[in-house]
Amino acid sequence: MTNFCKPDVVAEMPQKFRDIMERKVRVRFAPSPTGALHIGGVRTALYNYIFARQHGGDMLLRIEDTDSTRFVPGAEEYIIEALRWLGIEIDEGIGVTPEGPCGPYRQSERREIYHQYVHQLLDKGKAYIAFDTPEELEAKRKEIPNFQYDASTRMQMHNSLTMSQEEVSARIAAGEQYVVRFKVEPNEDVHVHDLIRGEVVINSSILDDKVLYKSADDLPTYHMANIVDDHLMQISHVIRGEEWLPSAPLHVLLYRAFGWEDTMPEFAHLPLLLKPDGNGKLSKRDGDRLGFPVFPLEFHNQKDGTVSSGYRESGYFPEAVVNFLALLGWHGSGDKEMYTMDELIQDFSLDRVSKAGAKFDYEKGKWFNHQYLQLKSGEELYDAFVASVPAEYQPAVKKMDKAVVTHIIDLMKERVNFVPELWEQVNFFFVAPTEYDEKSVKKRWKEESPAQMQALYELLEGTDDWSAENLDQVVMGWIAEHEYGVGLVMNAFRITLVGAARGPHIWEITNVLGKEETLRRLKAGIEHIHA
RNA sequence: GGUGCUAUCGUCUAGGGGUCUAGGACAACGGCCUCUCACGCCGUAAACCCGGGUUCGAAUCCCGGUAGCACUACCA
Repeated sequence: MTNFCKPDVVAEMPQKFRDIMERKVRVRFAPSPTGALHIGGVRTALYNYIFARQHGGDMLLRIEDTDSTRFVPGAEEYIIEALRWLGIEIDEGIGVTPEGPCGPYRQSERREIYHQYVHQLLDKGKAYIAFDTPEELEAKRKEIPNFQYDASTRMQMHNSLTMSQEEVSARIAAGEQYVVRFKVEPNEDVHVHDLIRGEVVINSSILDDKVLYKSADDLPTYHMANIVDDHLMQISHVIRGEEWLPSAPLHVLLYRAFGWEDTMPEFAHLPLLLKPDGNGKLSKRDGDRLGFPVFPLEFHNQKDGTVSSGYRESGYFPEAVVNFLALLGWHGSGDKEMYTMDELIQDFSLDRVSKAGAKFDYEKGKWFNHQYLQLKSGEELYDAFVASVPAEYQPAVKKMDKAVVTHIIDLMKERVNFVPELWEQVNFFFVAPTEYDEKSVKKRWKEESPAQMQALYELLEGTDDWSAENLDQVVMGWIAEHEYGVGLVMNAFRITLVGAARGPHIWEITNVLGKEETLRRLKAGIEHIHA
């Protein structure tokens, strides 16, 4: 088997093998375990996955935990579970056993690897060691407006460029903390080819000498780790959020400094997910404020004690979330909106990804869930429905014949967006009304209603054929005979059975309730409803 | 402030010089259906940021402006 993780070996191979290998699509999703996975991150993962599948490539999961101070326990497990729930399969890396040939896939476990490359850059003179403390940097920023650590200022700072080698060695030997900075050569136009945006050019002078490595925790920063890992893991396409676009030129410079420009991955920067109202990036606060989840799964943050709601717990189907997210920033060539994962893999294309940010349209998300709900049978929905019923009513639901319950679900699912909304619509099938909706009563329960309902009671009591057809014939005949108003009678009847003027066709209700219960509710209604 | 990205109905978007009196979907509104509430169906309203070019012709190409967003950390 080919070892993708030994680029030097790859370089030695005959060209024809290299061509074959270079065609292998390998993408990665590389989240940071700093909390629940944001919905925008989920979309990034989804696009990566779809792209990988479409090209018969590999989808890797790498954990970017190079900031030891921001680590949140449980975040990694959360990410794995969320991706699994959504049907985003990982081929290599974290969450896969065995993880794969390019491991470890957790950056905090790759220290030795980074050491090697940090030294390589230092030896080549592409990076240097800096001792400036955070306080000193802070002071400099105050002193000089728009201070930037770069070619114009680095010679005024405490670093290996301004000190003798002896002093540098002495400071390190004394245990002084330092960072390694990338030495950006000024005044050079850096071109980044982006699959979504085309050519982006920026001048290297606006880039600062980015910190690549910090001795304090013996870890590289994102920029360094990202380039080294993508290279070693033979990543062919980097598909990530637009917030990375400004640092993409820096990444190109890093590939160049390492001498890896020939095998540099292709870049595709995805538009951001924006707040539904106002402006700005979608945040957890927006979800809390507007009442919708911003995370796939519920998350209990052990670090700050917060609980974040999730799509799964809110009653969303994973296929609805996938479909919804896929269309936020991407559109097929026609008017088609319902896409299964397989269809997305079939039709997806990076050049149909929008360039502009997309405001998060939560209402559309609900609609998608509604569509997927209609596609499922009462049978399929049964377990989820029972689980969504409040504990005190579960016995009543479980007592009922499953076939009847699934029939009720089939009957009522079309009027809700989520399974958890179902109970509110169907509870009267299981529990007799104890109170009667005031508005319905006011509108539909008239002076003559008690007498009519009493007569209806007697009529039904004497009817044995309880089929919908027969009841309809008998009751409608009786109404016609007495010249009652159909609406008046039927609505009053409905109120006694449901407790309000709502619900499915009345014979569907009597059918489920049966004669005995129907009569019981009718009688209770006559006694308790007062206009 | 600097740099970059972006710009079509309220929202997601189709559109890539003439087929655009700009299409679809969500939401809104109206109607139909009907014993009710929904669902569904039908319909209405609703947009090319502004200004210059290029061209016989621009939503589409170019330039400028404006606006929004992102980045500008020893965070990713």
